[in-house]
Amino acid sequence: MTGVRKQKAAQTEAALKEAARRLFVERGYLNTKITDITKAAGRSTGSFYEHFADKDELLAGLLADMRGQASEQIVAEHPREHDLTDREVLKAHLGMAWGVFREHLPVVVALFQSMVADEPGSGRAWRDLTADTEMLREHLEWLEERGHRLPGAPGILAPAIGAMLAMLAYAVMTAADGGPEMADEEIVEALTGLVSGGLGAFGASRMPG
Amino acid sequence: MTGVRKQKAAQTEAALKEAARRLFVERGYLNTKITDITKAAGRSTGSFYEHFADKDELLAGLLADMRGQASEQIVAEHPREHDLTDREVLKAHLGMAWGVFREHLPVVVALFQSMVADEPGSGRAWRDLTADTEMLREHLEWLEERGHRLPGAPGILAPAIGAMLAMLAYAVMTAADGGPEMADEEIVEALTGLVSGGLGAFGASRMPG
DNA sequence: GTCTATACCGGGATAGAC
DNA sequence: GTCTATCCCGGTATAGAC
Repeated sequence: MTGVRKQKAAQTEAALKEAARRLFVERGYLNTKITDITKAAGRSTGSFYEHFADKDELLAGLLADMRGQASEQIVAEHPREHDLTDREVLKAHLGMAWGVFREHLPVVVALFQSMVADEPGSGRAWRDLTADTEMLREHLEWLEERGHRLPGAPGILAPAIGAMLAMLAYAVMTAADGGPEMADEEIVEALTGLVSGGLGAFGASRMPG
Repeated sequence: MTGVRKQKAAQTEAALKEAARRLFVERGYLNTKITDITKAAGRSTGSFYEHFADKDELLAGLLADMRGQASEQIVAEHPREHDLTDREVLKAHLGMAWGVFREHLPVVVALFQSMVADEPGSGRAWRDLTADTEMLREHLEWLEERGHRLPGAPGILAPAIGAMLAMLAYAVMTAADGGPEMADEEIVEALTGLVSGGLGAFGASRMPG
């Protein structure tokens, strides 16, 4: 039976992925060479190409793993009601996003680097950002339809909030030391306050004149 | 006199910088090779090294140019009062930052890519982010000392706002087309509303229970 | 200072034995 | 499927003529 072979192959693939995850956090996606990965995994260079066409495909694999893992828990926990003007609901959302970043840091780092390294002319940053915050945008639109007054168009607020979350998480989680001496909980709390105030309190006219 | 030589050299250096600026926006800093720059500038490869040790040094030069230009106008326009709870003051600040990003896009793109491409383990992202938002942090601390209640520590709010601004600007300004069909003014207005509400309205307890 | 030519090397990718 | 050995190219950086 070929089961043994398959198993061994699966082991190698897993080893490569595992090594990649580790290296992506330490050195980053861009600076990690394929040979670094194979070396760290204790395999040969040639073996890599039996499993992945290139580094991008490996990343895609990691991403798929993450989605498979994360989507379950998210769907399970995801509240049906989405009144983001409710401070606690908002905080739950932000906290969940932050937690996913934290848990899948290798993939997050890799994706972030890969996105930014792309040709600016490709417009990929904007595309990714809007795609990843689509759900948030819809929630905001829903609020608007219900008569809630937002400080701006959902089409810009959602990407803005997503940008803040992603960039800040990247910075905080890769801060070797000397980062914010602050627990994740505190950070999420602060962000919640910032966003919550902006989204919710807009009716209270602070307009001059 | 050697003035003629010097002048020619200065011309070459300027040409290289100018070409670099153009290419950085189109292809990005990382994807632009030294040979691309010299080619675009109509100079030879070897000539490059007469002016810069490497690509990093060229970027440092561009950055210096930008600072020299920007600091004047900023200092000139910078209001002495910094009550960021005043919506218009806040908007002026955000608008100014956005304008600098827009005007010096090549340098901004290059710095951003360079920052993100660094080894995550270096912690550079957090270091840069805190350094670039130091002034904002001080303003927030000043507010706090005066008894104003913020939604979180200035040490995290300032980087958070900076992260939002930087990442969003990068995404928006490199969005080939299909970006937000929105003028800069509208974007700044929306961001102002978002941040202003968060910073200012916190007293109004929206706490549950 | 600027050019042409080239040395040099890192690293992606493949060939072919096992 | 995995290995070793190698090809090969892009791109940095330098040498030396002008």
